[in-house]
Amino acid sequence: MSKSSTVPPLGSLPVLDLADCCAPLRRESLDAAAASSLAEAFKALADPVRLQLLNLIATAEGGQACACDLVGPVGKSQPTVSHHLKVLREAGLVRSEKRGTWVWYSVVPSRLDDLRRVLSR
Amino acid sequence: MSKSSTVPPLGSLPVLDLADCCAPLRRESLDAAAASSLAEAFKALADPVRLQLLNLIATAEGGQACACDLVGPVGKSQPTVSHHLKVLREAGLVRSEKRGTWVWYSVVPSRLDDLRRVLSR
DNA sequence: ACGAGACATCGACTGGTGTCGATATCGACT
DNA sequence: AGTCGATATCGACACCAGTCGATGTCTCGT
Repeated sequence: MSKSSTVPPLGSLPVLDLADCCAPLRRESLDAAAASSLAEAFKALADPVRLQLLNLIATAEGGQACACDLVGPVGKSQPTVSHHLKVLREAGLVRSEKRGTWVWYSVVPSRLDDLRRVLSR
Repeated sequence: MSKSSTVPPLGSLPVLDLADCCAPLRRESLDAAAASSLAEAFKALADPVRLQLLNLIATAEGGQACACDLVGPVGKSQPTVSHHLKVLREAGLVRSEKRGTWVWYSVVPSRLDDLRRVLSR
């Protein structure tokens, strides 16, 4: 089937690196550069619409959701939803996969795990 | 001793409630109200200066830091630092305790744990 | 090839937020 | 009382971010 063959290399994005800033906030010291990188990651979570989108994608059937099914539930316009999905994608929190006319989104669990680790002691 | 008697009821702040929105993002569904509440919490973490302040306080001797020792390291003006500390305090992430001329800040571990739990599956 | 639908991008507006200097408040010490 | 030092608040400014209508791009049917 053509479904799996139409997968573009959208999974390999130039995402901001958490490798140098994901040390636990309550143990390691944090310089300005690392703080900026971390803040960028948290900014992606600091919006109610993006949290709803992330939640909808994470709890969707099969762990992935079509963009067309995300516009209605959040009560925002299609361009606005598209914008927020872009922010989530550039933050490395979700992945997108184009299948014909539709684009399917799925969460990147390791990314959320990284942020979660920062909050631990 | 007067140290413990000078502790004002700063621990009981009208902080936004996480009780109704701290369900794991990847399991429970998230309505608009809960998403807004959660987003407010993450907004407090979405700034490099606040992350540095939080880190300085968390890793300070005895788990608490004097405000006077926080202005220098972050490279911002005193009003700016005071503003960010207020944001952290109103988000319930830190507690403040006035001792004479100085104000001492300490983290609220349970608060960070709540946010961490949201990121888990 | 053409039209329709899904999604992204653009341009513009607007509300929010980080920043700082000036100023106010509060406590300690003389 | 008066001064000094620490912190909070205020006012103003600049910049960023969320929002939407209009438009562009791409793909699938017909």
